[in-house]
Amino acid sequence: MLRGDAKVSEHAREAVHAAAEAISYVPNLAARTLVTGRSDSIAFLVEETEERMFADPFFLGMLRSAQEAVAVAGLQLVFTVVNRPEDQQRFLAYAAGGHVDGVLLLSLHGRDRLPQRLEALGVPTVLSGRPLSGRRRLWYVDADNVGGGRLATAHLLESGRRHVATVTGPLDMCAGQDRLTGYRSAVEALGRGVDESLVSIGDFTQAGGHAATIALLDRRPDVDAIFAASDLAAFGVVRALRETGRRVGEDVTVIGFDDIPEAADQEPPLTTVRQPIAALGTAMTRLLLDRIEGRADLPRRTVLPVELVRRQTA
Amino acid sequence: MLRGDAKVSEHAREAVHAAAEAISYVPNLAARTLVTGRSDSIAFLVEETEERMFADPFFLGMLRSAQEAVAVAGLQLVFTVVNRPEDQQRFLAYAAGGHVDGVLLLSLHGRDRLPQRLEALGVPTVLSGRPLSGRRRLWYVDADNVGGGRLATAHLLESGRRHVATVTGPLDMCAGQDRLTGYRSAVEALGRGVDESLVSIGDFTQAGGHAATIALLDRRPDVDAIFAASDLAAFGVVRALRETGRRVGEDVTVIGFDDIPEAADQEPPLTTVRQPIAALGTAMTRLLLDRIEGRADLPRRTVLPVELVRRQTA
DNA sequence: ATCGCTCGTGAGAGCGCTCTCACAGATCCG
DNA sequence: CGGATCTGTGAGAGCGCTCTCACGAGCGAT
Repeated sequence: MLRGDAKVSEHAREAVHAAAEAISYVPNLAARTLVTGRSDSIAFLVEETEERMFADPFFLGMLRSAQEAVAVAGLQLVFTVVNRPEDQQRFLAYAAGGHVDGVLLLSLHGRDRLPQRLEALGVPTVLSGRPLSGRRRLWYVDADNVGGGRLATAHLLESGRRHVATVTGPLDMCAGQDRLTGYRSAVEALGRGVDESLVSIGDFTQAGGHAATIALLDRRPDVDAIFAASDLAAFGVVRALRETGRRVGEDVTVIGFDDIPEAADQEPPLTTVRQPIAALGTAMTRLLLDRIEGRADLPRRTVLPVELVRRQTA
Repeated sequence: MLRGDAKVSEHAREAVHAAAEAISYVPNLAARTLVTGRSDSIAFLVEETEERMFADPFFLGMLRSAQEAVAVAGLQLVFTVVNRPEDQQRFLAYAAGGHVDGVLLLSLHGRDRLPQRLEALGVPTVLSGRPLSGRRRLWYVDADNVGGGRLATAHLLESGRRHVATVTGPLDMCAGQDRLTGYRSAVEALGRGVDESLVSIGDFTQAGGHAATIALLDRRPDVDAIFAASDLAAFGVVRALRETGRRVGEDVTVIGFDDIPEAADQEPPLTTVRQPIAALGTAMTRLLLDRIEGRADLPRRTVLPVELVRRQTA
């Protein structure tokens, strides 16, 4: 009744509140949860190592905006990073047991069926990034990765570069695949076929970008432009380029993806494809909240636009 | 009974598990919480703006280690950042209502009585950093801030610097005060009084460190060494020094505090006092978990040692 | 004055789990 | 072989809330 129903008279409500105050009464939320089925918490789940979660500003940006959006809705965020299968199992029990009302799932790999299992257990789930499998039945918000890859590659091509390579993300993630698809599409739009020796597999990390570039350069010393599938990878690309005596932005131009805050602080400042990280986090959270409210006519997919921000590396 | 009591026979347990599996039964955790009083969650609460929480690697490091430590104990972390009073109120209701078994509280300011209120409501709380008030009754883990401030200042003094200044942290936080105390103590150990024109108030941030240095230099153009109360502040100090035409590490030597990962990547690499961030987070979490278990003879205060890591700015 | 209506209030069931307690059956002792 | 002890099992209370339902008071209409 402390919930503040409409049906109680004014003075009764006040009396009760005063009394509650006096004995410093605090409602037991577990009891409430038991009957209402609502826990007023949602989970923010990242399927990565702690290392990557905390090294990549993308995840941090998503966490930040999700936390903010959840707070304005008056709920709390349960933050979990799962690496090992037993972590996933434990989380599943926690979520299925009703400790959270829904889950925000980041960085789904390969054919992991976690979202399907969560939904089957009645826990609404919203993904960050288009899933590789089950696209029809899952809910997600994503940036326009194909468009972004195309945008970056086209810019490189149009500026007169002849051997435009790409350092990809992990291919077991849709974002990695899509950005590569964008690259291919831009190259093919010129009527050429894609030269596979120009695509080098990375994993979104700086170290991965570095290694992929070294391998690429070994194979194709003549590359004069590189589209890196993430900013972090681009940092690794730049380092590799320097180490092999190339001038970044001159001998080889570079474009990254994400526009994390560090991109502008680089020397030289990184040209990159900006994806609206905060907007992505907010959109995911709002969608999940709406689903929890049971609102109808919600779109299963939301794709946010990206834009090229020109700085000095291309 | 699915909890796995000792008192049930082997085959009965198996039968039940098989049946549970068959109908995909999932225990309702809210019901369990209602009777046991345990929610298997603990809160990680930061009293800062989102901006600072996500800009300062110290907080991120604490979050990371707390998340890891909580996961190995099989619990979940509720991550909250509170700025406004209503956030605090909302969190209080959430915690007092039994949705968390304890709270890890970071960045307590001034005489905020949140920890006392939490404890009064029966929610065990462990602080990061010695509280300004109620030290006797609160539980906390902290780094040796006084010792660190002394270490840095003494090093500057011993290397022959004549006008050793300090850019402090916020003085409404114990860490800010303590590091300043360490500075004073090192200066006084030489038999001199502290020249107050050499202490400039900052706030642990880069912008604050920059502003404090500009003001300091304006007052005392002759400073030849600065102890900054945080690495982020030290970055601001370095920038201000450069902007005013001084050579860092030569005209003016600089020592920071924290040893965040970025410190080593600076140009030149920052000499700093390392505090064991991961160990701090782990110690807090373990202490809280032990308190929740009701273990006795736990120390109310834990102070971890710091060390000077010499790089190139001093 | 009587009837029917609305509005506010109080009682009580039920959410799904854990834990205690009592009992039935098995085991052991003298 | 009877009684005492032990082990495993089942029944039932109770955790603290929300929600429904029935009832009593107050009101306007007849």
